[in-house]
This record gives sequence, C-alpha cells and structure tokens, in this order.
Amino acid sequence: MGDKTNPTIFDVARLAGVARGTVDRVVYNRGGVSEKTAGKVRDAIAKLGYSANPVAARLASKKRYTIACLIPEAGPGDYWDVVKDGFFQAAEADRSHSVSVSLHRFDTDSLESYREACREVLESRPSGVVMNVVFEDELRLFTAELLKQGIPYAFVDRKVDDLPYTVYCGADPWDAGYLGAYLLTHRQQVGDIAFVRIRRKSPADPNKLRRDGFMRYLRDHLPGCRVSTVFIPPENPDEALNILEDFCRKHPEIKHFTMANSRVHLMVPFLRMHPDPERSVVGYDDLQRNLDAVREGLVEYLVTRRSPMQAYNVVSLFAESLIAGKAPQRRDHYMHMDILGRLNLKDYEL
Amino acid sequence: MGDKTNPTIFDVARLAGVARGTVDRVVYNRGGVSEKTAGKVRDAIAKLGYSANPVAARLASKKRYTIACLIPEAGPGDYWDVVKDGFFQAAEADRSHSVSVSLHRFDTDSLESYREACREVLESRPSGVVMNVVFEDELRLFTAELLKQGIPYAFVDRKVDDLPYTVYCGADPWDAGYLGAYLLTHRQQVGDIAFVRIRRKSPADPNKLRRDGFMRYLRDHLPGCRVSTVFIPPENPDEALNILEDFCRKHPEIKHFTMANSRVHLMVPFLRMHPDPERSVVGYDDLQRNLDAVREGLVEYLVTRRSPMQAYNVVSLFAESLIAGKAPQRRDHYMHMDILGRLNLKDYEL
DNA sequence: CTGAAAGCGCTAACAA
DNA sequence: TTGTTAGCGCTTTCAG
Repeated sequence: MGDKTNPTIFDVARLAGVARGTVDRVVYNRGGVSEKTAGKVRDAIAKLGYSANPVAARLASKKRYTIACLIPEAGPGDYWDVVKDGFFQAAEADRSHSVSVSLHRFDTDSLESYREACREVLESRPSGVVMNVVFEDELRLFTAELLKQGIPYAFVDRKVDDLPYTVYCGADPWDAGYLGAYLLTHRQQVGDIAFVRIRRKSPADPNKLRRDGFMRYLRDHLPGCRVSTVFIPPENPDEALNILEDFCRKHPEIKHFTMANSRVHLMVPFLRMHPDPERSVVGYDDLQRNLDAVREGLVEYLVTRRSPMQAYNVVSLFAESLIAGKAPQRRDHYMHMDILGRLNLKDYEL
Repeated sequence: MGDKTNPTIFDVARLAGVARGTVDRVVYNRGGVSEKTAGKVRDAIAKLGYSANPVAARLASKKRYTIACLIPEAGPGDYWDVVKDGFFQAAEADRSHSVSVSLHRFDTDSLESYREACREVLESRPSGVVMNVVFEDELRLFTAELLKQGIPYAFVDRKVDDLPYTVYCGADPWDAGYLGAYLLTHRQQVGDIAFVRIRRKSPADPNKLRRDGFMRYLRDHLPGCRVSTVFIPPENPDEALNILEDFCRKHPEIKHFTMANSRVHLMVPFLRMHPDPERSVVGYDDLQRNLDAVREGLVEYLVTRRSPMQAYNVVSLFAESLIAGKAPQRRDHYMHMDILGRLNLKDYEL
C-alpha cells in the first residue's frame, strides 16, 4: 500500500516529454496542439490513469461562468419561483464564485415575450443556458441558434428528447400523473372524478403529460369512471370558490378531485369552507402553500419531486460540465417522485 | 458592484499586522498565539467578514483524517451493508483523498463483541468515530473514553440525545412506525393485524421505537384492533415459511402484516406462495430485496429514508467538521421518510 | 509566541 | 505549436 498519491499533471508531462501547459491544453482540448504530441499526452494520461484534480483547478482558475436561466414568470412561492431559488442556491454554493446565474423570464401566455427573452439571453452571451420547454417550435429555433454560437444548454423539469442538451433534471410527468391517479383512487369506492384545471389565455398546456398519465391509470384500472373538468381562474380566489361551489352543487356525488398543475392550493378556500370527510384531493409539487394544505388535512396526497433540489442539481451539474469542459457522466437525471401525506411532511426539505 | 472578491488570509494578516501563519493559527485555534494578537486577528476577521476558502485549504492540506465506523455486522444487501457502502462512497467522493474510513463491526447479539470492537476503534486512534446505538450503557462508557481522548463522534440512524455528538443523520423511528401503521390501515377495512418479528438470541431490541409508533397509531385510530405477534428465524427461510403458514391457518382472518425491522423481504417466500389480493404488507427500509418485493407486488408500501445517502451524509458532514475544526452548522439532520409503492419505485436511488 | 517561505496541482498569460 | 512561469489562498515547516 504505497503512497496512493494521485498522478499529477506534472507526472503526465514528464512521461510524455512535454510541458505542463501542453498537457493542460489536451486535457481541456483547448486546441493548438499537434496531433502527434496530443497523442503522446493521451497515452501518458491513459498509462498513469491521470485525472485532473478539480480542487486545484478551481483554485487556479479565475474564469467565470454565467448561466442564463430561461424560465416562466412566477409570483412568490409559485413553482418557478422555487425553481429560481434553487438556481441561485447552486450558484452561491460555489464557494469559488466561479459561476453565476442570470434570470430571463417570459410570460407562458405570450410567444412574443418568449422570443424577447430568448433574444435577451443571446445578447448576454452566457456560458450556458438552462431552460424549460413551453413553446417547443420556437425553442427549436432558439437551440439551433445556441448551437451555432457554441453555447451549450440544459433542461430542467421538461426536455425535448432529440435535442443535444448537456444535462436534464426532472421527473417524468406522465408517471407522476399515473401515480396521482393511483393515490386518489386506490382502495377507494370511486364514483366520478373532477379534474380541476386552470383557465388560461393561451392554448399552451404544460401539464398535458401529467393529465395523460392520470387518464391512462383510470382507463387501466377504473374503466367505468367518468371525469368532469372544471376550469378556475388562477388570479381570482372568489371566483374560483364560486365556480367550485357551483360545480359541487351540480355534482354532489363527486368526491375525488385532482389538479395536474402545481396549484392545488387554489382549491384551499373551497375545501376549507366545505369540509367533507369523504372527499379526497390529490395534487402536485412541493410549493409551500401545497404543503400547508396537506398539513391542514385539505389535500390528502401530493406527488412531488424536490423542485429546489432539482433546480440546484441542473445548475451544479451543468456548471461542473462547463468547468470541466466535457459532457457530464450522466446526462439524464430523473428525480424520484415523492408521495407526501400528512404523516411524512415533517422533515421534508431541500 | 466592485470586484466581489473575497478577503483572503493575506488581507486579514495585513490588517491585523501579523503574518499569514498567525492568522491560520487563530482561525483553527491551533494554539500558541498570545491572547493579544489573537484578539487583533479576530477583529480583523470580523471587520473583513473573512472566512477561509475551503478549496484552497483542501489543496494545501496534506493532513489525512480517518473516520472509524462502528456498526453491526451484516450480510450482503442487508441494512448495515448498504450503510457501509454509503460510508465508503463519501470517502471516495473526497477527491483530495484527505479522509478515509475504517470499519469495525460487532455482533448485535453479543455485548462482548461490541466491547471488542470499541477497543479496536480506540487502538486505531481515529480522527473521529461514526456509530449507531445498540448497547446504550456500554456506549456511554465508550463515548466517555472518546471524550477523554478528545476524539469526536457522530451518530447515524439512531442517537443518544444527551451525548455531545458532533452530527447525527437519521429518521425518527417512532414517526416511521406511526406512518407505517397509517399506510397499512388507512382507507381499509381492518380486522386484526400481524406483527412479524425476528427471533433473536439476545434481548437487544433495536426496533422498539418503530413498534411503539406503530402501536400508537393503532391506539389513536383503531382502538378495537388487536395485534398478534409472530416470530420468525432470520436465517432459515423454510422454517419462516412454515411458521407463517401455520400462523395464517390459525388466523385466517388476518390480512394486515407488518415488520418493524428492515427485513420484510423475509416474508417473500410466504407471500409468493400464498397470494391474497386482500392482504396488505408494509415494511421498512430501502434494501434491494425489499424494493424487489414491492416491485413484485408482494409488499404494498415501504417506509424508507435513503439509507446510503444518510450514511454518505454523516461521513461527509462529519469529515467537513473535522477538517474545518469546528462544529457543523446544523447538528441534527433528520431525513425525510419516503413512501415507496410500486408506482414510484422507478427512479429511486441514492 | 511569531514570521517567512516553500509548496499543494492546476491555469493562463507570455515567450520562444 | 510548445515551453515557462507567476500566481490561486491556504497549510505547514523551519527559523527566529
């Protein structure tokens, strides 16, 4: 058990008969090295099993990386707000201050605002871009431009599979929907089900896959079950309350409710005013307001993944890959879906 | 927004009018500094808001820390085996190779073997000790000795609250039991319940708290419910099968089973041979064999926390604190309890 | 008790 | 295209 001290760039240089700088150049393919010497260096690296010491690299490097985050606008405590926090936490966790994060937001109801945000991102000449998928066609145009400019990008939450992104962190929305349906109906006497949706101005529909998964579970396990949809406005609690009350007057037999988006907390006023021990509600995502609703017993289960951690992960993995100058070990990071109920809420945190 | 470059040890030294080495001495209270200069240095540190750059520290430091892990013996894939993997992963993740881990195991049925293991640990003169709680009285003696020798220690999984440990990572076993009872009985027509236990040679009972939590839930929510206990041998699958078959012949009405330890997989042969759609089984801990049982539909829910990650966390937090030479930011790290069912198993991993 | 200085392994700017 | 070298911020040894 000799000194298990790792080979250094110096050892490689000596073995290859070149200077340390040259080794560095080939390790990070910075170019400007003849194929012949590069080969010698690569041989030496292989022979010694060398891999760069990231601690030393970070200390020596003064380079700064800026990651542009292109995500939807959100009010405080909303899903994308929490995600944003995760981004910044990752940047702050980098004690060497070599990575920073910039935010570019758009209105999910306005393609024009998305275009504008993309333009902004491009202008800021970032080292990389982290984004979500909303307007897929436009996004393809955007990534084409990024590719042309040599700017790598990563996806959070949703992705477009056939694009050459660097990393992805997220949970499969279809599976989440499927699980949600299970939690809502399993072991239950189930009549019909109410699917509560958000009234939107645009036809964008970010939660389609969750809904599909949900419906698929029902088709598989409760073929006779009927689903009624009801739309509520996100910005007007009173109106939402009225609509839900109205809906329940018309469908007094419906005891099972779900929402596919992250805002099941919008149902809270209604649920609070009309308690019903037979009712079950299942929602998604770990917003504080949703957790509160579970704690209060208004929502039975939440299907979640750690959204801040998910966001944290993309930027740290992405940054790592930028700094290391190479693709990450693993490209897709599927987050585990958590089942959150009143009894396992206590120690749920980032 | 000038250069937000952090103050360095050099800045502090200059402001305090001392040498860098001296600053280092007071930062890590290495001693050998007059109170007067130490005061000046502390003032300078406060004024500049200085905090050491861990990247540089790690690079410069040649010191090695060895963490002795004192845990029960375990066969491959058993709970403590998985935990052990987490320990080693944490040591490996330390690219600077400054921390290493050593293993000291004992037989949970033998106080003498525990004493022997403690002796071993002491002889190895480790920088710190990570351990679990089995023989509490003996453990108190051991920690007293550690204290005397100035060796800090951390707890994993279980702890003794009133001891001056450095860190703890674990989940509250009582809460886990409470949650398990909920998952087993909620929304169900519940008759009596079978509590399957491991036959042990010694009176040690590591899962008492889980059982207490479980029982408490029943008392709170199903006061009429009766619980029958059945003991199976851990090392003899055939006998276990017979015992369970026998038990079920005598109690055909019992449809709800649970085990408080990590080895619900011991029931698999029985469950496989006697399928019953009305039966529910709830177990604990994320052993591969348990996950397989869930995947196969034999066990409905598992209450888990990420055991490898939990182990990984103690070691890295503990190591961090050893290296930094000070108590960690947070001492108790309660892990979130996961609810694992067939539908959210897919992306469950470290 | 305190200061000075030689690294840790790598990066990046400059020279050759 | 390649070599050289001055740091990055901290630790640690050796003098004083």
